[in-house]
Amino acid sequence: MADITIYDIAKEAGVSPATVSRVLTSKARVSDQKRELVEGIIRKHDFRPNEVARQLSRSTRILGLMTADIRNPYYAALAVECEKAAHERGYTVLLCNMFNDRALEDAHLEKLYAQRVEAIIQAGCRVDDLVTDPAYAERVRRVTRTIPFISSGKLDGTDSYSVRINHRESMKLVMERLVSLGHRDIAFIGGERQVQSTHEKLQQYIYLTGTYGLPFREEYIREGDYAEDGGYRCMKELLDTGGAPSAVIAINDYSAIGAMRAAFDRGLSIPGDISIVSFDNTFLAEAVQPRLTSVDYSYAEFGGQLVDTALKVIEKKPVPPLQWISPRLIVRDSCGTPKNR
Amino acid sequence: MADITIYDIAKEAGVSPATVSRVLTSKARVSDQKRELVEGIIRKHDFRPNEVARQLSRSTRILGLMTADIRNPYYAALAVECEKAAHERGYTVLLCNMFNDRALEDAHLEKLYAQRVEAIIQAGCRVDDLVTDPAYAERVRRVTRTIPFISSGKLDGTDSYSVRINHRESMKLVMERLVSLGHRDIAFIGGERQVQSTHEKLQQYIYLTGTYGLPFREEYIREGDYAEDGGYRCMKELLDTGGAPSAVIAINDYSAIGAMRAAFDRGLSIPGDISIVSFDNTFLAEAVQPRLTSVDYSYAEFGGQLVDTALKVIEKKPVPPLQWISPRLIVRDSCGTPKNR
DNA sequence: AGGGTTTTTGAAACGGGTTTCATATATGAG
DNA sequence: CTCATATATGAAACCCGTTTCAAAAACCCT
Repeated sequence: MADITIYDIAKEAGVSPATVSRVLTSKARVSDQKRELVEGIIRKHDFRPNEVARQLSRSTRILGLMTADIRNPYYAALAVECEKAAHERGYTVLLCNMFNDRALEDAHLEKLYAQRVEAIIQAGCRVDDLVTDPAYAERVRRVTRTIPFISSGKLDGTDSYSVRINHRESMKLVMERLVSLGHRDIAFIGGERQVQSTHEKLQQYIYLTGTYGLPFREEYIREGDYAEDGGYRCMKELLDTGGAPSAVIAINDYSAIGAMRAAFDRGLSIPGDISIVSFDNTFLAEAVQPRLTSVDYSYAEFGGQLVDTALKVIEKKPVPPLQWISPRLIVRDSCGTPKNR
Repeated sequence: MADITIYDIAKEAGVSPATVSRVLTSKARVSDQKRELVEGIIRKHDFRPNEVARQLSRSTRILGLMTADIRNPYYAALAVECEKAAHERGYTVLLCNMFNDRALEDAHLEKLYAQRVEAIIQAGCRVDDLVTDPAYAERVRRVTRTIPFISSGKLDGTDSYSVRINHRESMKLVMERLVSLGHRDIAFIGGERQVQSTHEKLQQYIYLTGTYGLPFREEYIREGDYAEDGGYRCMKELLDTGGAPSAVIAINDYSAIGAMRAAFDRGLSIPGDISIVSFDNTFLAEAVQPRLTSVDYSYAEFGGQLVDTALKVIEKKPVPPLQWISPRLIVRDSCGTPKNR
């Protein structure tokens, strides 16, 4: 069990290490006789070739996956699907959490490079960092020149590929639904505005507010933090304004939960007094009471697409630089018709 | 940026590759003059030594972490803390999800071995698999003989180390609390009985029921699935029995949420009509309404302990084969005094 | 049987570092 | 100034596979 190498196997089989290697990789032809002989000895010793040594020759078959925080159910779901897709294709995923910390992100990036991962998949990024932070932009450009880089965001001016959620389409699904239920006073609880998902959803929210001829109210646009606290705070603020909305769109399930709590605190019922919709359709949407109507992105498709794209770029197959993931509205119990209609 | 090696650096500096290596590892002494020279050139080219090559010499500085499912907030929290602790000590964590699939677990185990991880940390395991599944037992024994193995469970008869949650103490904290509030009809919603956390908590539940002189009712012990559905189903069952409990202990926050939903469905209020306590204290406990009273295990301490133990075993320092993580009750809003008191 | 192909196989180079060992140089003591 | 000891450095071996290249063996055809 102690470290046994192909040299040991070769010696015992009376063949050269090259032949053992050929049996292991099963690419080149080896006579049936020797193949069986070698395979027998490999089985006998339960020999596993040292993956590190293989990685030093050929390639590493490792993908780096950078997410904001795996404790966030959205990233957990995505990471799992990426991992599954990669595993199916013989790849290992090296997971890195950035925790919204630029220095840590740098450290991880260096580590991934040093580890010679074949591609980096980055999920979650800010819309304007490439503009506001020149050092960051330079680093991203340098990395993307060296390693195939697949992002869930848009990284203009870099050699990267994007597989993006169609946030505009998502918002449209939600607004359509709410308007068709009769809502006209619809608020939006986003996250930081420089985060892409918030940025694009907000733009679309404003645009559609116009399209549907709904009243536009600046106070209906609130900035949360993608978490429960922010959702709670924003909802409180909304309820404190004169003319509280009849429906609230939350940037993700987690902040929707916060918003719900704020509503309950005021003795409001959902969806009786106020409707709530959210995005991401994590398990949280099913876990709370009432169950949340939420926009789903098919994490299996998303993760699969990210990994597929990575592998295509690695194999230098042609890939469109931008692909889209389509949203789907999952209707549950948190939306109803407005109260005073 | 393309692949540059220590040989390139050595040539440019007019020194031998060995000297460059010494500068990089900074263990052996190098004259200040050459050190600065080499460091300058390294910086100039932004050179990172190939980690794979290093791993082939020395050791890999990788820890394998096997969890059931990273989408479970409990494992996510633990994994993050392990990753932080490892990172601080210069180690990388390779995360594997077992998804309750023995074949997949095997595949991961082989991969980790092939990758020459220096230790394997296993979080979450079944109490009697070592007894009921001889093939599994043999495999675990083989692995533990080869690679330092640190488990959050108990693995008798193997060369492994355990850092364990004190489930009995946890249950005691919960029961103490409920009894002191005046509850006498207390039910327990566990998971599968062969899972260690359920097994030990259940034993303690029964024991303390006796100690406190509470009525013992077989129907008060329900088997859920650690998820929302199981909690929901079990709570329904409990409410359907004549003499529903006044308090329910759920094996984790997630199943507590299901139990809460079942109670709400029946028009019951929490904690007014029925009290609920759970274990794990994940973010879910804070996210729901009412907030859950839950037992916390300090994931930072837990993860740190697991990693510390792994590194000590790697360095062949003495380590107690069994260490305990102490629980702490976090009191929130889901428990009150019983209704008909 | 002879010559040309095709297949099988081994020797050796390679991937990119670390580490040992021996040599060269520097330092210190007497 | 010489000898002993400590320090700095390079050559080469090593880690453990993969892959190239060339030789050897097997096969096919006339």
